[in-house]
Amino acid sequence: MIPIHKIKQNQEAVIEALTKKHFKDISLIDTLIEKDEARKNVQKKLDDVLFEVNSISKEVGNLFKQGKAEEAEVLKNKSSELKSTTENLSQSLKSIENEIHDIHIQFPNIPHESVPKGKTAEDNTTVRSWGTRPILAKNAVPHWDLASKYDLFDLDLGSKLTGAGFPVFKGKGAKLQRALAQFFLDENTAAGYQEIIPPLMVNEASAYATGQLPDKEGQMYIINEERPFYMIPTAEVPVTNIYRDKVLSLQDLPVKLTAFSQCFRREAGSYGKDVRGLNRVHQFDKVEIVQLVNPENSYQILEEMTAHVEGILQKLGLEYRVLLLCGGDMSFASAKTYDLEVYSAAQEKWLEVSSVSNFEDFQTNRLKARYKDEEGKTKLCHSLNGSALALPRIYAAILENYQTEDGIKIPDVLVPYTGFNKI
RNA sequence: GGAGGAAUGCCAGAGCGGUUUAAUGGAGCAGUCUUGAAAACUGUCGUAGGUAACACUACCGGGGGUUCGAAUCCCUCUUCCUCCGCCA
Repeated sequence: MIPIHKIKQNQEAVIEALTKKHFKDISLIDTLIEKDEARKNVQKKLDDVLFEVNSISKEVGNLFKQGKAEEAEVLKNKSSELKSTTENLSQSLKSIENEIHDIHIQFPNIPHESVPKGKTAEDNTTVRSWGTRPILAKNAVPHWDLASKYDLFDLDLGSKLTGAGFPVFKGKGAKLQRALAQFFLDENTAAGYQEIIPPLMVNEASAYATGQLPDKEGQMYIINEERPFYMIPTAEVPVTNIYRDKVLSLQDLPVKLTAFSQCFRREAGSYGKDVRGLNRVHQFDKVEIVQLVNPENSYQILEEMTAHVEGILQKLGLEYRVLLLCGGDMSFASAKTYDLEVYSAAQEKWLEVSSVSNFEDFQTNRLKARYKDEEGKTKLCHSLNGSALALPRIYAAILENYQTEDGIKIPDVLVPYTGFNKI
């Protein structure tokens, strides 16, 4: 959520920024500000009445001590009469706070000034690209065919065990998957990220704090016992929530965390050739990087994180491009996002393998992840995250781009992890 | 799964119905002293709402209740600890 004081202070700028994100109902900003004024009013009235109640109570205590029971009784009655007033006021306070919250939560984050205007993926700008396209043999095939040919993973088998979109990895195919995860984690920890193994299910509070709830519950699998648990759609959820309700000191920043986890996404409504093979599945592996930082340098860190992910892609020798997402294509919570796409040579298309975002204080405002600045004032951290990296599409790209007439070559950096250099 | 105990500020820890606007240590921060450090001493030291600044209000694991008044009493949920059972 955008902190309310920010909205109030820069109304016009906020309106302009939200327009860039194609937010439909700008008038909600006025409503929000009006309601907030009303909230203050009610709050003030309530506080005044409570002050009176407190004063009377103190006085009653004194009178009893002095043995003046009669006078005390009079005051007691007076205080009792105030009760309905406080009840009414706190009720209207509560309802107005709820209204404010319902409006507030609809605002997407304000895009950074460097974010281009635009509506769809067409309007994203390519910032840079790297690498060369492999020249494949005439009979080169997409990864799902390679998977059957070399028995690397099996989606039909997954359907039997669970349902569509739950791949079963086998043999060298499984080993390659594990090798990738291991390689990514090693790269990340070498860059100073602390490794976390998080729970794969989270509670409501966590899902809310990182923004999956209340709007995106359709994305998640929900385990419903007495209380709901949510299967994580990304390790970002548990990992970022580590710092929910925390106040850090300046020297704790930046906090750099990395986590490998399975991710579960319902992806309701997706179909067609975009979802073939590993392009889009319900359970997949991902290594995530998360940072909580001093707001002063969050944009510098966004660049660093992007460069870090690029470094990994370079080591794997995969051709990629970096896209700066336009206002219309970026996520609700992001202020600036780079997408990294690798070229999948047999499918002849770009596959998104990482998305690195600066959320500024949008997410930490919900999390209440804060730090003390030089003057000892408590302020919101900025949060960033990115995939480093999502496995399925990297896996697909490696199979496709490294296929040869007589097998699939394993990129050199992975050989220490796989123990073989060819499938 | 059963039986008990507990949850208080950054940490430790008192308070168990009315000068508690949460005692007292420790840590942290600022200062005095010192060549510097340590020790000692002095001050400061939660979060949020609110105000021009004060005032004021809320918060003692979460939610609800009793009362003029709740950290304190009651109900409920959660978490942790000890013991028993089961178990990779």
